[in-house]
Formats: sequence, C-alpha cells, structure tokens
Amino acid sequence: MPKPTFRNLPPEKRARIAEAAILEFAEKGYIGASISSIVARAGIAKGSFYQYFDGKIVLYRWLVYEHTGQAKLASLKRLPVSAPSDFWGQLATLLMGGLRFGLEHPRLSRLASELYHPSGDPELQQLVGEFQTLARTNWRGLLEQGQAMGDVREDLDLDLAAEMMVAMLVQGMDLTLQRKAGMDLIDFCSHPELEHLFPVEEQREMIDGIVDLLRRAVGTPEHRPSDQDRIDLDAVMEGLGNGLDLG
Amino acid sequence: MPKPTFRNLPPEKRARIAEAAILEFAEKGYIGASISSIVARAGIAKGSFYQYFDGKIVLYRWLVYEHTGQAKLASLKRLPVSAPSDFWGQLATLLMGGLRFGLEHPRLSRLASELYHPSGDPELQQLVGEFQTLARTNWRGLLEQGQAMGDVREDLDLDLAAEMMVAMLVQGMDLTLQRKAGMDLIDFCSHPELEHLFPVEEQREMIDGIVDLLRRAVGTPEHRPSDQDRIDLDAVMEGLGNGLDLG
DNA sequence: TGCCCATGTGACCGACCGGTCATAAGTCGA
DNA sequence: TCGACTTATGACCGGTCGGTCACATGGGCA
Repeated sequence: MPKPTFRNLPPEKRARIAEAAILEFAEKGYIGASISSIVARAGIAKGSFYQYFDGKIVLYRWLVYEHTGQAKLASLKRLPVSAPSDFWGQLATLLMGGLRFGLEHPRLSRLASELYHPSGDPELQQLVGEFQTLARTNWRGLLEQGQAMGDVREDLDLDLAAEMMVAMLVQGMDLTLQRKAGMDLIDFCSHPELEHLFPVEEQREMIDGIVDLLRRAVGTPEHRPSDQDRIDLDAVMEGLGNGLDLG
Repeated sequence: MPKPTFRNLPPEKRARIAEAAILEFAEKGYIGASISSIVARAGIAKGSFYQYFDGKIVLYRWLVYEHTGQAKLASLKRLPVSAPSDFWGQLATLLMGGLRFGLEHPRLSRLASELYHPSGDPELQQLVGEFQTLARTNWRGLLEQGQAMGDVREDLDLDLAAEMMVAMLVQGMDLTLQRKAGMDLIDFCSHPELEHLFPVEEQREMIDGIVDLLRRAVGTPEHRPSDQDRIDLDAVMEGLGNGLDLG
C-alpha cells in the first residue's frame, strides 16, 4: 500500500519514519495522531510523506500488517512449542510468548489494542473488522486443533468459545496487567523500564490462571488418546498479522 | 459537575443537549467528537455550552454517570431476579436484562464501550481507570455472592476471574453480536431498526452459552447447600454507574 | 557539461477546532 | 417603569489540521 517511492527509501530512513509513527500512534491513538506531528518526529517534510503514503490509514495498515505483524509472527515461531506437554501446556507456552513480546514492545501492543475496539473513523473501522474476523477464525482453528488433540470438548459452540477466548486474551489480560502493574498500557509505553512491577513469575501465574479457566470451560474431563500431539502454528496463523492478538 | 446554570435549565432543553451529545459521541467517539458539532446539533450557541460545562470531559462524565448510569441501574432493578433458580439462572436473567437494555439503547452502549479501552486522552483515561476499578470490584462482589450461594468454587483467584468475566461480557459479547448481526456497534447505532437480525431467541442462546462457559470455569461441581438464595443487586452495585458494563 | 527525472521541501490554503467576550435579551422585584 | 442580575448569542481569536504545489535538489546518463 505504500507508494514505490517509500519502498525505494534507504532502510534507515524507513525505520526512522516507522519509529516516529509508532510513537505517535501509541501516544495519541489512531484518531488523535496527526501527520504533522509524525513528519516532525521523523524529520521529513510534509510533502515527502504524501510521496510515500496516500494518507494516515495507509501508513497505519502498513505498520500493523507488514512492520509489526511479521515481527511478532517470527517471534512466536521461535518458541519451543514442541515441549512434551498436552494442548494446555503448549497453549500456555504460546500465550507466555505473546505476553513477553507484548511487554517488550509496549508501543506495538498499544497499536494492536486499538484493532479490537470499535472506532468512529470509518477507515479504521474497516481494518478493525478485518482483524476481528481474523482473530475469530484463528482462535477457532486453535480450538479445533485442541479437539484433534483430544483436549477440547467436542460439544462446543466453537465460534462463541473463540470469541470469549479472544476477549479474555485481549481485554482480560489488559485488566489483570493493570491490577498487577498498577498502570495502563499508555503509562507503560512511557515507562517501559517499569516492567519489573510485573515480574516474570507473576506473568507465569496469570497465564496459568487463565489457561486453567479455559481448560475447565472448554476442556475434556480427561485427555483422550489422539493422533495429533502438538499445535501446528502454521495451520492456525495462515492469516498472518494475527500475531498481534495476545497481550 | 455541570454548572448550576445547566441544572436550572428547563428539562426539555437539558434533554435536547443530552441527546445531541449522545449522538455525537456515539458517532465519532470521545476524541473525535467536537463541541462545535454538539452545540449545532442541540441548537444552542457555543457560548452557552461553556456556561453549562467547563469542557468536553465534564459533559461526558455527566452523560455517563448521571444521565445513563442511573437509567440502566433502574432498568436492571426492575428485573425479576427473584426467579426460583440458582446463581447461574439468576446471572443469566441479569445478563439478559443488560443485553436487552444495550440493544434498546445502542448509542449508550457505544458510549459505555469506550469506557473499557485505553485512550490517548489523559482526561478520558482517568475516567476509564475509574470504570475499570468499578467493574472489577462489582463483578468480584457478584462472584463472592456466588460463593455464598454455594455455586462458585472457593478455590478461585477472584480478581482474575472477575477480570475475565468483564472481558467476556464487554468484548466477547461484542464479537458475538457482530457475528450474529453482521454489523458492529457503530452500524447498529445508525440502523437500530435492524435489531431483528439478532432475534431474541439467539440472544437467549448466546447468554446461555456464556453462562455455561462461566459455570464450568468457576462453578462448583454440584450445588452446595447455603443460606443465601438470591443475588442481592444493591450489595453489588453500590458503586453505581456500573450498570453500563454489560452489552 | 547539460539534461532529465525521481525525490525532497516547506510555505501556503481552506477548514475546523476549543475557547473567549462584548453585547443583547430575558426575568423579576421594587 | 426602572434597574440589577442571570442567561443567550455568535463573531472572533489563535492554533492545528490534512493536503497541495511551485520550486529546489541531486544523481545518472548522454
């Protein structure tokens, strides 16, 4: 979606622009962010911006889909999901990886969080719709793998369950993080050095607590024998970009 | 928080201003809403607005706390929660009442939904923080009543459970509504006549589905005998304003 | 060297914003 | 009728916005 001129830019300049935009969007949100401020932060002229992108939404889409989504996806795939555990153990590993990525990149988390809430801007709203569908589909796919692994009930409204799961992982975790760290995502963006307020053991506790609730809600009473023994990330995340939905 | 001048206004005029503000906030969100547009909609002069309120956030607070919150609270208290059922049945009745109120007042629901998401505006952010705390406290209180009624497990991280519940009822229900009705809250505000896309039987199904998940996640294996036999709404909702958090 | 063309630039435009203030209109008791 | 006070008004201010455009810059090629 960016114009060819932008793709021809020296990577250092592209990175500077991306960094400036992420900062601006994270601080002020999509609607509040201004192009004037972004170009000032990036140290480029206003006219240049319009040689790179056709408008704010194009820049935002690029950030979300290409710049950020792929980074997170790559990070998740580096996880040792292959640990010798059942579906729930692997899910916990996956969620823990997502949480750690989110805490290490608070500004990106802030960007992503906006993708799950209705917005007054019609252009952003369309993007939000795309992401909601993606999230539902992908988490539903994960639950289906859980069924194939014999760890998720067969009598389950998969759509409803996936939706509640998304909610817990997006908004629920946010609430918990705020209680534990005593600050919201925006504060956290400004003071990422305060991560110690939410030590890794407590992160682990939170994830285990959530997985325990999930297991009781949608899990089988006891593990059934099955063919599949590990989660296939590629099968779930074919839609890409969805790396953004945990944390 | 409004100035005395506003309280002295004829109720008809107050209502006109409230209606205009609700429309504007619902359509454009808090940040996007403009005072110029609100006064134009309400048919009053810009200067008059500043005789009534000190700024946008004061108007918004008034809408949320006094104008809307109390209406919903009153609506919920009219519900026959006293039905001869256990905690889960009463919870379902309560949620169904909240959902119906939300569907009948989509613009208010849109207002409320903004209270559960981090915002770039520092003044709004403080309000968001207040509401998050209120929601956590109140739902935690509800779970404690569930324990007293012998229907909720005693070994439970109440805070975590309350947070996940809030998430399911705010964001989860929103996702489900979108799947079932094929439109988001904003569309729904513009076309409330389309409520038939989500008929009342499906509403019932959704609530029952959610309550079933909750019961499995945090419920006792079987009902224990107990003293309390009905949910005490007043004990939960002392904080008021929280009538806004379902739907 | 001179030319071309992709890229960079920031002053400028009209629109809209939040907020103010001098003034007008309305109300009511004396 | 008058005057004191409250309420209503909208033109106006300084500022910021998204977006444009005439022009400057610079690298490669003839």
